[in-house]
Amino acid sequence: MVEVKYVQIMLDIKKKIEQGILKPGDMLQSEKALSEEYNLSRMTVRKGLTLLSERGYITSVPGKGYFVNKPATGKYVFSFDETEFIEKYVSSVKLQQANIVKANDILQKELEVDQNTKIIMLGHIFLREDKAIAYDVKYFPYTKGDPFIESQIGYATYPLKALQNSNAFSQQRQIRISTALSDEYIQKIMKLDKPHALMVIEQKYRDLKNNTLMWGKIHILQDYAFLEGESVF
Amino acid sequence: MVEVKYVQIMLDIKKKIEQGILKPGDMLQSEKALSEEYNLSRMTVRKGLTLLSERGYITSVPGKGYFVNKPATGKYVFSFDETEFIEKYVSSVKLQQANIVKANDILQKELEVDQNTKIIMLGHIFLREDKAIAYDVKYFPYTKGDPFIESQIGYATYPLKALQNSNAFSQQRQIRISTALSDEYIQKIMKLDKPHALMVIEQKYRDLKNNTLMWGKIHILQDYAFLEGESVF
DNA sequence: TAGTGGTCTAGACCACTAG
DNA sequence: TAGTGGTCTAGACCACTAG
Repeated sequence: MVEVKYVQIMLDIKKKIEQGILKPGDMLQSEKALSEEYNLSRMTVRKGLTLLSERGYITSVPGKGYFVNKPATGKYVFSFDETEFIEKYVSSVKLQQANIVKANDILQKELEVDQNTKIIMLGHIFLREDKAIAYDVKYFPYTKGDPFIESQIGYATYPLKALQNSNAFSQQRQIRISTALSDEYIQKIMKLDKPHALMVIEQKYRDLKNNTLMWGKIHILQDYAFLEGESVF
Repeated sequence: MVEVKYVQIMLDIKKKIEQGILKPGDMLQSEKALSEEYNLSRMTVRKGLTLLSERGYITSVPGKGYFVNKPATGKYVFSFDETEFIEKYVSSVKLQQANIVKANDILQKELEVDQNTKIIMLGHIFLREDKAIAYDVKYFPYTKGDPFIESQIGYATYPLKALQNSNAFSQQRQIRISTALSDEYIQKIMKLDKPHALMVIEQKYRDLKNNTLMWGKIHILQDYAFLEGESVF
C-alpha cells in the first residue's frame, strides 16, 4: 500500500522521534530544507508537519522552526454516555422522583442560578432484572416557557436523550468521577442491605453562552462501573 | 481582532451548524461554490473545512460532498498521572513490597507473558501526613539484561517516572477506572479501621510492538479520588 | 459526462527571529 | 539582513459519484 506523500514524510519524521534519533527539544530541519531533501513542495511538507503537530509530536515556533515536544504524559480519552450504559446493562428505568424544587446552596452553585429559580429534579433508578444497579438524579433550571423544559415534565422515558439530541453541537459538557460509600438514603431507594462502593459520575451540560442546562449525578454499583480510556498525546 | 480567512469561514459554517441552519445530514455547498461565495481560493476554503472536520462537525465524502455530522455524545478527555497525584496530595511514598514473582493467571493475561516469566512487583503506599491515602501496585515483566528493568530494582524513589520519561512517544497506554470496597489486605496495609470506598485505576503501558511494559493498579481513598474531564466531539 | 473532494505544485507576501 | 514559519493563490491531475 503506497501512502500519500505527506503521510510518508509524517511517518518518516515520527519514526525518528519514536526511535529517539530526534529528541525532545531538538529542532527539525526547516520546511525549505525538508522540501529539498524529500523533493516535495513546501505545502506538502507543511501538511506532514501539521499532522505531527496535531498529534503532539512537534511544535512550530514562527520565525525559528519546528521543535520536538516533551511528551505530555497522563492524558486519556474515554467515553461515557448514560444512554450507552442503559443499553449495555439496564433492563428498565424507573422514575423514582419528579419534583419542582427551590435552589438550595449546592444547586445555586452548580447550576449558577439564584435562590428563587425553580429547579426540576428528576430521580431515576436503573434496574437490571429487578435489581437496582444505579441511581441517577438530574437537575434542570426551569425557565418558564422554555419549550425543552416544558416537554420534560412528565416525559415518559429517560429525559437526557432529548437534551443530547436537541442541539449537542452547541453544548459543552464537564464530567467528574469520584467514588463513595452508599449512604442510608441511597441504600433505601436502591434496596441495598449493606454499604456498597459506588462510582459517582457527575455531569454538567452548558450551552455556548455558559448557561448551565443540566447538572446531575449518577451513582453506579461497583460491579457495573467501568470506564476505559486510551492515551493521547 | 481580525481572524485569518480560513478561521472566518470555519466559524461562519460552525455557527450555522450550531444554530441549526445546517442540520445533521445536510450537505454543504461544494468547495468550488464556497470559494466563489467567500471569494477565497479553494485551498483556503479546504483549510477551513478541514478544521470543521477535525472538530467533528462535518465529514467529507469524496465524489459527493461535505455532510453535517450527527453529534457524537459522551466522549470526554481527562488527565490522570500518578506523578501529578503525588504532587497534589502525597507527602511521602513508602515502598511497601518489592518482589520477584512468577506470573500467575492474572499476570499472564494482563502482561501477556507465559508462566515462566519472572515479574517484578512493586507495592507502594502513598502517605499524606502519615495517613495512607492510596495503595499502588505495579508489575513489570523481567527481561534479563533490560537496562530499564535492571535500574528499577532497588530504585529509591517512585519508579514510574523513569518509564514515562524513557520513551513516552513509543508507548501506548490504557486506563480502566472502577470502584471497590477495601478488602482485608488493603485495610491492613493502609491501616483502615473499617471498609472504605476506593477508586481503582488500572493502567497498562505498551510499546509499539504491543509488548506490555507495565500493568498496575492504584487504589485511592474516596476523599482523594477525583477525575475531571471535558466533552470532545 | 459533469461535478465532487484529495493531492500536489510553484510561487507570492507577511510577521517574526536573531545575529 | 537572511532565514523561519503562516497565509493565500491559481492551477493541475486524480479517483470517485451519479445520472
